[in-house]
Amino acid sequence: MNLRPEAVGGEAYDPRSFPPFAVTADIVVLTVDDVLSVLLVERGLDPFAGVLALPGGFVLPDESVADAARRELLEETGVAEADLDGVHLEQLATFGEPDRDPRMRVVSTAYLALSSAKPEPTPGTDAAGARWVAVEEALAGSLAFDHAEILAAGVERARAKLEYTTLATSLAGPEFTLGELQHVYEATWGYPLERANFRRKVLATPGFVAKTRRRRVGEAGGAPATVYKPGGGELLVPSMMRQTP
Amino acid sequence: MNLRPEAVGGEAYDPRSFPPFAVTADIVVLTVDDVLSVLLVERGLDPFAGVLALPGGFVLPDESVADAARRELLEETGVAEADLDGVHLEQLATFGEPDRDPRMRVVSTAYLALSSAKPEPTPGTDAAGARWVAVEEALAGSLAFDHAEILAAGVERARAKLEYTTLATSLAGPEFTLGELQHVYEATWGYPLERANFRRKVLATPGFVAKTRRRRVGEAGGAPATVYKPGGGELLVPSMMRQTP
DNA sequence: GACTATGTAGTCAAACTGACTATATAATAC
DNA sequence: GTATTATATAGTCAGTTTGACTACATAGTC
Repeated sequence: MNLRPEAVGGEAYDPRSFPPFAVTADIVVLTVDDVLSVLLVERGLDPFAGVLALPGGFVLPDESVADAARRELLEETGVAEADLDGVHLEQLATFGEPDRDPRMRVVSTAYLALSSAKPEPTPGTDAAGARWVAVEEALAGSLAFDHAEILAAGVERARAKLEYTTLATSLAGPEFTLGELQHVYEATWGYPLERANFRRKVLATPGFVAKTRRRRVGEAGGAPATVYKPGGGELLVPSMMRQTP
Repeated sequence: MNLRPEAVGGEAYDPRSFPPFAVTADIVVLTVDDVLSVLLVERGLDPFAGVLALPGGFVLPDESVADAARRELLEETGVAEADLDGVHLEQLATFGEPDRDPRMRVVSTAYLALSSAKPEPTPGTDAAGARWVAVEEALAGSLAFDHAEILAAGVERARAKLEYTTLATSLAGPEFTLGELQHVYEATWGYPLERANFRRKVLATPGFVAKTRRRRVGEAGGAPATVYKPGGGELLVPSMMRQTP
């Protein structure tokens, strides 16, 4: 048996004797409703029975880790396959402490998903115990395993990426008003932005948003807002500025 | 046997029946000598016998993935344990395509290391076949497995982080002159910077560098340069500006 | 008619950048 | 001891961007 680390680097080894790990994909699904929220599932069994956890599960023998994350997203959130286009999914980080799962050695690769929709987790699937929880609340309470740490990493990634990418449009939906886009920033970053400056910046940044011909009336009165859609660009240059307190 | 993905999310499962994976830690060790360079090892066995690969190896049953990366760094690069403080090590990404290793299912978590020293890989260890290769050259040739993709990700991460962090000081060494620091940027980004503007920016950014009392004479003449050390800060606000073509 | 959200169009000082120039200093190369 | 070189210091200057405002018209709901 050869467990020496240089085995893969070029040394001889017995392929049947590698240290076996379970590999899972966990997903931080974020959306902005009123506040920034995350999709959590309630665990049915020990350890952490009844405790909230991130959705996730085993990577299957013949699928990539990224495919496992996509599959979990479909199965546990009720996002229709057709809608998956509009959902941004990216790898976040891998968590591999030896004792992170008390039962066995599990390495988890976490993914970050940004969804504009907030679909009710579909009953009938295994996500029956799933629900949306405000991020602030989820981080204040306690989550199973090291999922609080994973969630914190996902939230920080999302906050950072709103600065220099157009990802806010993924959270705002296939179509949105500038007011809604601003709300995405305010809910994610946690502080208000100047309306006039925000509009000036967004409209002056090429590829951020594109105007449609439609307008939409709000719920609380006010003039009808122009409806925008994502402008096709990925990066924001220069970036949106974020306070760093 | 329960391989259904929701098993970890809260469903019943048989702990002995998870799909077994090998987990490895591969490291992109970068340094700036004359040009940006990466530490590669020559593989001894098939597949890819004689081909260059990133150093790396199995994660052991009782160590974290991060610890495995640190251990590989010590074993394969000859970085003394005492010097490890000055080496920046961060997780890069995880690569988990089912066919990335033809022999078996291997998930690899890649790490990025930035070193100021360029130690000769110590003979006697398994890193006898290790050597420094210019990044441009390494990416132009072919590497084992998906290591070209991993290397590209590491280089892009390093380039990006020089923009908004003080990490260039990790590449420049525990002590450095401003000329050396500028060379780190130029070698990493691949284009020359304006000397006067670079100095103005670096010296005006709080926490970037700190002056020492010493001066150092260069090799090709010129007045002795003031020796600087890292200034203690981590983030650069505002960032250094990078050309994007 | 009051209230509200949008759309448009500013102002203004402050900060920062990129692209330069100029000059003095102090070392090595020959 | 002169040429060459790298550093140190100190500018200029136009252009861009930001943050913090103000002002006012528009067109909806309550």
